[in-house]
Amino acid sequence: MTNKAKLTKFELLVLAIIKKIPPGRVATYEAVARAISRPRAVRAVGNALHKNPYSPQVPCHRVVRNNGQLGGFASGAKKKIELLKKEGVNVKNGRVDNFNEILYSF
DNA sequence: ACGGTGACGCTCA
DNA sequence: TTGAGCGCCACCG
Repeated sequence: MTNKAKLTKFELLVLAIIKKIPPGRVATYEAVARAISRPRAVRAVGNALHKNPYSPQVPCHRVVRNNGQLGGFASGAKKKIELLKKEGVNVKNGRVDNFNEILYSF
């Protein structure tokens, strides 16, 4: 990734973790936070993704809420749903279907 | 340095 | 079950 963006270690860490999420699977903000040893920084994780300069490189659309809801998306929640469906992740009413089954653990 | 903000999570009513 | 409030951490102006 030829990036010039000066992201903090926290952001880089978050992005790196999310990049590990395989297609057809989803992870929660909480899981990512725990992966970086900051289980309470779930909000900070979301903040990092919100500003995330990489789009297709980092599958941020595969990161959903702990509740199974999509949460939000800078490019539009609708787009996020479409992307997930293309990968095999079906979404019903802004909620991930079979969330517990496709949930990915780091 | 300080205060406000946000792609969250949990508890309470 | 749904809605509102509080707490948590990191980033930005």
